[in-house]
Amino acid sequence: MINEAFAKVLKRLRTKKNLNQEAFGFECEIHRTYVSQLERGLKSPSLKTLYKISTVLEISLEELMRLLEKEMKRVSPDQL
Amino acid sequence: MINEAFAKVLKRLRTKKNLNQEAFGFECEIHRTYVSQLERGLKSPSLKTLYKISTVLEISLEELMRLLEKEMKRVSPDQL
DNA sequence: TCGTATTGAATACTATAGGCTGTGGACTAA
DNA sequence: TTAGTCCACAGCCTATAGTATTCAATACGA
Repeated sequence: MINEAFAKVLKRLRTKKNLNQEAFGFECEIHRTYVSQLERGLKSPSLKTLYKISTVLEISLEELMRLLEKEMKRVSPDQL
Repeated sequence: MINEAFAKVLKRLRTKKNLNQEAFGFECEIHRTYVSQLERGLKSPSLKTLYKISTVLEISLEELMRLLEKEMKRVSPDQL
């Protein structure tokens, strides 16, 4: 579902920034173990957290959601 | 902050759909009083909830975030 | 082989998302 | 007035987001 797709997008964007989970968490002001949980699709971040993440990734929320929805379609390209 | 901006966008889009809070909440499978809290900027919805909401509004998450960020700029047009 | 960096994973905890019930106010119509 | 609709708001509850700590596994370089 949506958490799994977000997990993949987050991991891809984070590594592209050359930040490990701990450094990324520090920048976002979220705990490193929580970053790990997000990247394993275990948690569903709040809007506030999404905003912090998008800021550190230097990308808009709009763009982040675009990538997320693209990832979701890749997994289950239903309902056309 | 971001919750207040989301509140305004949500209320605008919901009323445009001619749904009251109770009917909208029913469609989204979220409680009517929680819709009220969202529209007053008191809570920060999770990604799962945002997804449900965008589905009922018949708009993509990307578009929803676009409107949200537009609303945020309207309130505080800083950092250009 | 040893040390260190990175992450997965489990557990327990705290903060907040989200649900449920009810009250009351503002508004409209009959 | 009275009834109906819509919503703000409060209180309390449960579910889950997010924190903190710890240990294990892996990879890599000295």
